Amino acid sequence: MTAQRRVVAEVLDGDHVHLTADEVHARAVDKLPEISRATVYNTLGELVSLGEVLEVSTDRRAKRYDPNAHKPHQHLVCAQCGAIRDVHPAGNPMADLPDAERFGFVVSAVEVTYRGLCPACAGA
Amino acid sequence: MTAQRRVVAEVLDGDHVHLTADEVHARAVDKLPEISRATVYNTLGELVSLGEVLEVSTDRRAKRYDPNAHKPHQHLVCAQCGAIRDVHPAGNPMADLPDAERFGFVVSAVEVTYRGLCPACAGA
DNA sequence: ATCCTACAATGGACTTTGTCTAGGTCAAGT
DNA sequence: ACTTGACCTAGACAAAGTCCATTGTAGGAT
Repeated sequence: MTAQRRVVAEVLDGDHVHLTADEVHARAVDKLPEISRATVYNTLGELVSLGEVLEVSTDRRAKRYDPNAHKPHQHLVCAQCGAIRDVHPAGNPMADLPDAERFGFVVSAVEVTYRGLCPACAGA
Repeated sequence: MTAQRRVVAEVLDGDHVHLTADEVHARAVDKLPEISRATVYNTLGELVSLGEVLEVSTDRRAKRYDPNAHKPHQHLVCAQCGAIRDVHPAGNPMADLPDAERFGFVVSAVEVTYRGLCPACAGA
């Protein structure tokens, strides 16, 4: 545990936090000015490998990092501004995929992304 | 309808086709050597706008284009080799998101991605 | 206390994917 | 034949992420 890693972990803390790597870097720099982009990427990669943080790719833009890895949830994304909310749908989509539709794959996860417009973008 | 657009449409034909823009370009070049990358991108963009082709972003790598736009389906993705299969799960994930979990969003679409290992990668 | 070694961090170059722009070509209409 | 406009082309550009050689650092060995 180095100062750099601690800072990255601190930045990624809280609910409904979905920062891009660059945003994480910008905030980390505020706390530790000499931290480099590569270190932020490395540390985020390690956190993802450890299962402490989830990677979320909702569009072609930058990956986002979600510290809320321990409570299963899905995402609701604004098609216009990119805002993300964590949501907790009912049902179990995993159970909806019959064996006949698995084509021999070992299925280990399912991701559900709801797309639409957030209140601000829908109103405008 | 120009020669270039016809070639792109021809390349994107068939079931379980999920090519990247570059792959589309490579195959288009086989049929029409002078076709440019920009034209492929433009044409794919138009096909997506017309609703003839779906854009699929399963990872941080290139977008893939799915000509099977008229039958609703979801995707099963190999975490290792990136292979994609179309699947047709039961249930309606849209109905699983209660109003209380919509946070005022106007939700218009839902995407489900099953992740796992394909038979080849799981066996190895 | 000093040196060694392993690991981590740094900065910058590089790659990949996609977009943009300036110019060229071609067909249709006048 | 000239103009117009849509389409295409090549290449420059941009964003996001990765890689690599070098530098720094912390802990153990001497």
